[in-house]
Amino acid sequence: MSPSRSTPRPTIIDVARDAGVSKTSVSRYFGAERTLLSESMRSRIEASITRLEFRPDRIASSLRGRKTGLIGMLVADLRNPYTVAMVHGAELACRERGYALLVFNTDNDDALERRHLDILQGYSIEGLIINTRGQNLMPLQQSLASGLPMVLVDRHMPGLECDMVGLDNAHAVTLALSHLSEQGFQHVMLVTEPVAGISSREERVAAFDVEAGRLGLGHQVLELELGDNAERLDRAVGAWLERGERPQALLSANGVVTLALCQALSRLGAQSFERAGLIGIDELEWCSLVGPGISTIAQPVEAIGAQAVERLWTRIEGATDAPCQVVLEGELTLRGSTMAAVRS
Amino acid sequence: MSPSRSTPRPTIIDVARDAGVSKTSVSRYFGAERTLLSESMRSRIEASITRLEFRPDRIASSLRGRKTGLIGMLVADLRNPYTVAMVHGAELACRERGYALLVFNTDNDDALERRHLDILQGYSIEGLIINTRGQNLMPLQQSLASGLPMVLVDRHMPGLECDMVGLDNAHAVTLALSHLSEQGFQHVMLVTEPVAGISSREERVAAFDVEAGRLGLGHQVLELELGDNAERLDRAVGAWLERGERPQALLSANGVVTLALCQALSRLGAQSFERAGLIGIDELEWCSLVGPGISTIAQPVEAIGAQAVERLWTRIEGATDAPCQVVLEGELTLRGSTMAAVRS
DNA sequence: GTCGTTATTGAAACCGTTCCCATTCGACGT
DNA sequence: ACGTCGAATGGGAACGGTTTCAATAACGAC
Repeated sequence: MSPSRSTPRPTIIDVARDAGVSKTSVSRYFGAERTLLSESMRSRIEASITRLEFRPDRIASSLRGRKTGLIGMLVADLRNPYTVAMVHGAELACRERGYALLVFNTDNDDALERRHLDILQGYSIEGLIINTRGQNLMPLQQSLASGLPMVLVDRHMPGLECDMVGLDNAHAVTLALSHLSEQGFQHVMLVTEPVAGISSREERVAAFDVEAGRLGLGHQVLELELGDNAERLDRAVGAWLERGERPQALLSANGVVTLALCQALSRLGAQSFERAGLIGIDELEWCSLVGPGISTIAQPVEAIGAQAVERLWTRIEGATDAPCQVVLEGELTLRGSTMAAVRS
Repeated sequence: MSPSRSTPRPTIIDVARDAGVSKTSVSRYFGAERTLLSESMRSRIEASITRLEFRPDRIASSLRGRKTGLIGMLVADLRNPYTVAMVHGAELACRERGYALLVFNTDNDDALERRHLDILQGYSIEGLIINTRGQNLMPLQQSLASGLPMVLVDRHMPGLECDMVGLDNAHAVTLALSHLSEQGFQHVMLVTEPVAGISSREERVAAFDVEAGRLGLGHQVLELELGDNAERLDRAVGAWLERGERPQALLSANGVVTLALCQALSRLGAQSFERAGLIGIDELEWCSLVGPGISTIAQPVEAIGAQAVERLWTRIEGATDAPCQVVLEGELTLRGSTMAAVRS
């Protein structure tokens, strides 16, 4: 019935027998105690290992003492390019440190998040990277309390005191607004998904209000659920365009919004890109292709993922200092969508 | 030194003691033998489990007998949207079947692929999904021979006789070409990354030649490495445009090429999209935004990922029939870039 | 020649769970 | 009353490693 693997792969005991030594010595061949082994013993073991093609079973070895080498990652939306880039950065860093990434996608489903969390615990992960909405505070708090190293990405959650890695939101917004101001735009609108207590969105909105005020720009915030109700976005953006407070520009709070905005502008007519400037947080591969080219503030996404693993690693190694925040700066890329505002 | 988890999480023995039963019975509480337990026993165990917040250790349970519940996935390029969507589909299917996905990104590095393969073996994965260039045939053959269920995605590798899931390439190309023909295009060029023995690319090129011939279209193939030498692409596409064999259209062999082509056309001048039609295999979120909107043949990417897991699952369950090929059909989305070829 | 020390090595316990097998007990057939 | 059987339960080996601790060998020092 079962596929019956031809040769049940060799164990440490097979190697020991083949080399004529004890399994303890073979075990020592890997790991730190290796230095204890004599030269002759080491070479005999090595020979047997290559002859039998032995690979230690990480699962078995994790049972007693040694660690699993697994790091869990909980993301809300794998299809978001931001998420993907972060996962990629994290994976790279894991590779560097000898860990493997166990990625779970919650698809923004809170119940699923809880379930995934359970599963991850079941695999005895050594650390956890979290990038979700954070509606499941309690189980996370428990994990944290039980000593599981954790790091938040992009946003922090009140009540969950652990390391956090993310963008310097105030700096990013300031970068965008001062660029717009320099280019002569006088009225700006920030478009964001519902803030809903998500810290990174809060920070962007707050910085927007402060900085736009400081620069003397007319400003307002459009907060909108980006489900499949494209109509409402069209109406809102259309109305704002009609107000005719030129020169005007849109600031998109993240990549998902930028996509939605471009679609809306495109639906509102080909000349929409000439009626308003546009700059978005998050760099996307197609930004240079749409309209006059969309200016962006690129998040250092890969670095964020990598830093998350790095934070985790220091915790795993035993660091117990107070939770720290790693804040990385975005980078401005200029394109046609924010060029000098002749759009009068 | 170490973070010293406050309470070392409860084991099956703790539960047994708490409930006043044997650990065997607790073990039975999970798993198939559960039906053996009497009603009273079951409820007592359940009470203890919830009281102690016990979660079975999957790692330990995999050691003796039961499976790890891990499925490995080797992808060449995580940043490719095609890959991401596939991973997402696979992850969904895994969730359905109670598996967890261990994703490794090789970044098109063959040495890395070998290393990752080793690591995956170390975790005793129950199945392996492969989407890489396939330069590492030997280790893969060994894994397959040792009984590890495997499934290839997007392409097959000669010499590796296992299940495969992918696009119906001939159908996709036919769909694109007959659409172009209907719209009045008479000269077509297929742009592809180097074929290099990759089966899906071979099939697309072959189908292109056959079908374009059958439809009586002037046709040629441009095979180009898409590194950072954008110049060469610009020159090649530019030269083709200059030939002036109108009405003409480009067929992009996949999403990465589509992006490169759009960038090239954009560099060649804003009116390029009016001088040639364009249709690409792979649907991308920005296709409706660029130029007149790019027509595409969407691959059923999520379904491909899901089917891959499904194939694996039947193998894990013991199916031993001959390797099978699952071929899924693409879907045409019409946009401005291929609308009636007045481009004379 | 005896003793202490250090450098190697191995035996056995252990990690948390599953599985094989033995045991108990009541019901049932004769 | 006795043997048989099935259902329910528990005891202990096993899984493939790591780790603790004891044992042995080699080597100077006294």
